[in-house]
Amino acid sequence: MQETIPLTENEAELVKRSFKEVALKKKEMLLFKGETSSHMRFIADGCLRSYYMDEETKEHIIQFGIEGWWINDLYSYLTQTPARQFIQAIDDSLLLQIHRDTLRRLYDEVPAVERFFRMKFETAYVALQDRTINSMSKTAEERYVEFRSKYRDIEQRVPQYMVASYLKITPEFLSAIRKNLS
Amino acid sequence: MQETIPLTENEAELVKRSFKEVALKKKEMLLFKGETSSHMRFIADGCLRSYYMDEETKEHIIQFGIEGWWINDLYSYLTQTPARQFIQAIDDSLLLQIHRDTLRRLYDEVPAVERFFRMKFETAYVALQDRTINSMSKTAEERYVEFRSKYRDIEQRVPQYMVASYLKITPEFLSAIRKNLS
DNA sequence: GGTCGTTCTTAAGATACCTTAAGGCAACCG
DNA sequence: CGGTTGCCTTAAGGTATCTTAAGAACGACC
Repeated sequence: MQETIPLTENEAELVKRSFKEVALKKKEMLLFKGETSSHMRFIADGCLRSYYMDEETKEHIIQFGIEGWWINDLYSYLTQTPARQFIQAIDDSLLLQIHRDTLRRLYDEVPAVERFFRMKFETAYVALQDRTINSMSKTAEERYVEFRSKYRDIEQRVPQYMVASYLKITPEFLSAIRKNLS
Repeated sequence: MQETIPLTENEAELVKRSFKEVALKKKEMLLFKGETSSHMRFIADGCLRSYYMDEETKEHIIQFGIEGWWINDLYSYLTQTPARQFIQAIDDSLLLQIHRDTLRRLYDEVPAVERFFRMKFETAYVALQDRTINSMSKTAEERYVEFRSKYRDIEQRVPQYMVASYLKITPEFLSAIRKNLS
């Protein structure tokens, strides 16, 4: 965080004490649909995914997250309504999380933190828009090629059917694309 | 803005003076691809659209905006790189815009403004995610029905081929869907 | 009041992607 | 060690949506 915004030593200490560690085993759930998300969560180590179910049957992956990313059901967190997403660890993972109320207090005590999160949301918005535009105007093959070049590290850590889900195609079709490419 | 965050009279005055009015005629362009966006823009009156071109030929509408909404190529604004989107008035419109540098100064002078924009981006993110999830997991017909119930006012103000573009389908197919529905 | 651009519709043929079903292979588990 | 489970592939047939091309409707302008 100090890389983005300047903090005094005091402030840095205050920020640090506001976050709590959470460890997760592979396949462990961090958030279930229906629960209300009360924490902003930073991934210190590991790999997770957030997804939702349509008609209670098929999974659609919204986001992967690895070290250095944030992951959450922001809709639930911001509106304090039951989550529509699930969040699950793909590998053993370590998170740093801060409670909503704590963060609110921190906004008042350390304005730089509010700036930090404003900027976080700005870039998150832009990244999401980028992904939206991309996935809507490109073919599945183009999306896969782009995913692969952008997130090679993730591709190697998650099963292929999850990549397919992230790209909004079936595993079968991704398999066909891969065959076609090589 | 005072509806969201409390401002002193002084602050309100300062904020008010920071915004400039811009009037646009129907079909007039507000932002061209390649220009760099330097303003946050609030729609006081009228109707606009932002869109991008793929392979320099087909238009894809990203967003409509009417009174009370904000509209911009945020990617360009935030990264200060050439816009990839166009913004155009659909009807005669009136905007209130604030320059990036002015807004930055305002963030320091009036912290409540920074809070306002943090919250703006939070809700913008959530709304965009909602749209993304929706448009990816629903059929064209479902998307149209939802658009219609959510934005009846917009549907009545823009030509049908723009609605089709927003829904990521061809005008021909939207026509077929409408026939099918009635 | 006619002509002209703009928008919407119709229909035939094409394509991207899905569904279902089956089999293979590697990893784990008793 | 053999069985089970999880993951990936292959292939046949199906569906949603697109492309192209043409014409109809409608308002705008001379």
